[in-house]
Amino acid sequence: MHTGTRMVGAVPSTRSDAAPKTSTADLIRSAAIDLFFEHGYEATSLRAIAGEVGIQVGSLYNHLTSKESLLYSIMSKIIEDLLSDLDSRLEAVEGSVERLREGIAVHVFFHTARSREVFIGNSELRSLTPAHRRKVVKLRDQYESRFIDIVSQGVADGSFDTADPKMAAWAILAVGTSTSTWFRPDGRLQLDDIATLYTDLVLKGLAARPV
Amino acid sequence: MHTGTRMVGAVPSTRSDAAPKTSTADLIRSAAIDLFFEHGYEATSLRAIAGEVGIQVGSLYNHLTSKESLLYSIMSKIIEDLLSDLDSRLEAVEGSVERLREGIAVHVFFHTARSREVFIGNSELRSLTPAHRRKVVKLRDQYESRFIDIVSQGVADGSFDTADPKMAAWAILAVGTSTSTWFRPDGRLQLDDIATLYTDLVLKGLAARPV
Amino acid sequence: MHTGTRMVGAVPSTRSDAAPKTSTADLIRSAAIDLFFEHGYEATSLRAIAGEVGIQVGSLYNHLTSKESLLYSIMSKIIEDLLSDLDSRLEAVEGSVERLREGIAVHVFFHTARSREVFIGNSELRSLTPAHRRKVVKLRDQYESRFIDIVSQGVADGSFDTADPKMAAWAILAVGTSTSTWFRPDGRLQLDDIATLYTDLVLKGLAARPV
Amino acid sequence: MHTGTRMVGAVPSTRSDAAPKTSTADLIRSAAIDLFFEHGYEATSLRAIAGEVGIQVGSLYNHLTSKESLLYSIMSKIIEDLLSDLDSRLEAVEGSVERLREGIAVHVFFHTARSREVFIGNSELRSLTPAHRRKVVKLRDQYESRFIDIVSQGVADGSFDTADPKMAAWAILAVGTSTSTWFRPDGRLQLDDIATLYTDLVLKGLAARPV
DNA sequence: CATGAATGAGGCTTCATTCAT
DNA sequence: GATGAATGAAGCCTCATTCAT
Repeated sequence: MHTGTRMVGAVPSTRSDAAPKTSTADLIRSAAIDLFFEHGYEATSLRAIAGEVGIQVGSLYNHLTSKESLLYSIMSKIIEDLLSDLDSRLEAVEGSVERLREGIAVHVFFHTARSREVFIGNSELRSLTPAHRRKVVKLRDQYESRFIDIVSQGVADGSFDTADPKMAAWAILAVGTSTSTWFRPDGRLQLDDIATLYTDLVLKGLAARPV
Repeated sequence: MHTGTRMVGAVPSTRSDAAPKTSTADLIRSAAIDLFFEHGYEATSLRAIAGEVGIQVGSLYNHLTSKESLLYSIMSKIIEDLLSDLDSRLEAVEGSVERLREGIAVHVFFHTARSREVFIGNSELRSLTPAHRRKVVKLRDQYESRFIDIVSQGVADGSFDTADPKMAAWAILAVGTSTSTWFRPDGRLQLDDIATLYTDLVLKGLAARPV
Repeated sequence: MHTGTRMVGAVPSTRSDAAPKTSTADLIRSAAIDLFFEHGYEATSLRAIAGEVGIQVGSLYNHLTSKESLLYSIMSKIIEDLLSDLDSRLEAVEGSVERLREGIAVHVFFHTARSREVFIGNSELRSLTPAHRRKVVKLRDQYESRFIDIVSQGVADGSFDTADPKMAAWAILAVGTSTSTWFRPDGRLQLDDIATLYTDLVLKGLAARPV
Repeated sequence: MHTGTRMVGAVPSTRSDAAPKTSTADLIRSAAIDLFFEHGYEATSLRAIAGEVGIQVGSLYNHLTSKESLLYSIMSKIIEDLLSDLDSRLEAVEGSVERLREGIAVHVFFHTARSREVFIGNSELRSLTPAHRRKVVKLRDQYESRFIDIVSQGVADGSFDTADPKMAAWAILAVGTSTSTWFRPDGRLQLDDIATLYTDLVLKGLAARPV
């Protein structure tokens, strides 16, 4: 069914590229993702990023405007990818149950395949410029609303049973999001296992009648 | 049923204390919690904390040994409170279903009543000294293991049905933990509503047979 | 008649103080005046100022808010002193000719006695914050208007003869101001000589009838 | 009488050229004059100049060897023009009074017609290389000496009456120089008015007998 | 206990300059 | 001639921490 990482579009696999030449800008971005993920945005110095890339600190400014703009570009990219991926995958699916199943699959896969970026996206909102924060929050709200809509629709058509679709959607998302916290590619669990397990858990939890 | 905040022991209600005299140390702690929550540990300066308390930066060192020690004290306290609260509440409860219901209630209530501290506890692990981090992680693992045990036990006695008790427990905790992200005391939902809704969702999701 | 430097109130004689203990703040101010005068505000680094004082760069910030605030404090102080000195000296003087003579004397003495600060005051307006610049310009305009008023009054009462009092006032001020550019305390000319020479030149230039 | 800007040789009217094609070098020079005038040499970055011209920073180095050389070229050019203009205008004039009148006219006209360059010439000496500074100072001294000579000659031949010709000359120059500070082409005063007014003021001030 | 001043390290950012393309 | 990227130094400022008073 779902084919793992392949689904998440052009996943810049962030380090293990055997690709011929990687642009400095990409190297910076990649290093930033790694370091922001590991130490947090505030605790990551441009010195560290430059060091990782192998250039001088000042040289970074040939590729970015400010430290914050680097963060923003990472955060907005991941949420945009997330949203567009979700939409393209939901396009062909009908039926509340199937749509929710598909949505959870996308959500979980994304949160494992690109866990570092997603983790940054979830924790560094505070460090954004007000204007940038507003944009990212808007995208995130759109993403959430997709799930709220699915659950609401399911309640309306009798597929689901829950008192509060919005909170139910948040719970669903939280389960998947938490994945980015503990998932390690080399762990015992595979992407498919995780998605399946969470999907079953959620669908059963919402089910109007025994599934 | 359970009456919310009352259960969470001595909740230092962090600002609206009618208490007679608050020690400087408590004021510092309280200010730190507010600021760490709002801007993050790294982005919070001792200057800001001192300013909030109304003293000079140097004076802080009459009450603490380092910025990190202040963070550690906040983080270890909250997880200790969480753990001891959970244990004291589970003492008298029997039956997997009832124990999980109780556990979720404690978890959710804690994550709303003391959401700021809990949020810090979940996001600032990276900023701790290795030694301190180890201690906090150990406590957190103990807390998690309580839930894993309950689920495992439930699977063993036929109450629950899930392929991976550990991941199921994580999912349960994630749902409650996410509360600390969006819960605002003045929102439309009450503590009881949230706990009930999440408990139902989870129990149904784990149920061995239709509930 | 005029008693040289003594008139300019508490002239912080900027370097050769035999005074017992000079506060760090005063040392900073003094060093800044010397360096701003010699190299200009933009070309003077805080490093240089700190070095002159004998402290670390960061320590400067125990005594000032920003580099610009240091400039502003110097600039506003000198223009305020200039203005208050002028006013207190003009208080007792009557008659356009005598008032102008007195004004020029104050102007010239100030521009020699405190030539470094005055020079800064005349050249670094651009480096001020808009708000600060506005304040300084306002004071400077007040100072200029004193001279314009005297000349205008003199024209009205028949003491002076000039087509444009405002431009004449500017010319008078320019003559005195230029002093701060070339005057060196060890030069061949004394304060009194300079003031006398310029006063005569100006009064004769403006005279309605032969003086 | 004299018709203003026409006299000051090839005044590169600095922006409103209807000229067909302006070389990049000229554009750079022109932008530098504008920016040095407005913000000062130290506060002007090559980046800003390049931006004004519409090229990249690196490209500047196809037209100049260093930032300082650009400043030097501007400063030496203006003082050379000033000096040669003065000399060519004085060539045909005889009589101390007439020579001084002519000198002041040239001085004032130059300081209004090319006020920006002249202002730079008067304020940025400090930013020059020692060698360059020496050259410019030498030219400036030559220029000043023209006026000192005229005044001295006038004192000798009984046309003027002043105790110190050097200081008198400085005063004369200061009056004209100050023009570059406040003159704006759209102001109420025309070039001729200014020159006439200042000339009268000065000549009367120096006059041996009532004029 | 609180203060104010000092430290030294390090933060982000800008700069003039160089050079391969 | 122009570009874009790199350098290395330096800019202002903030920080956690210490300590004499």
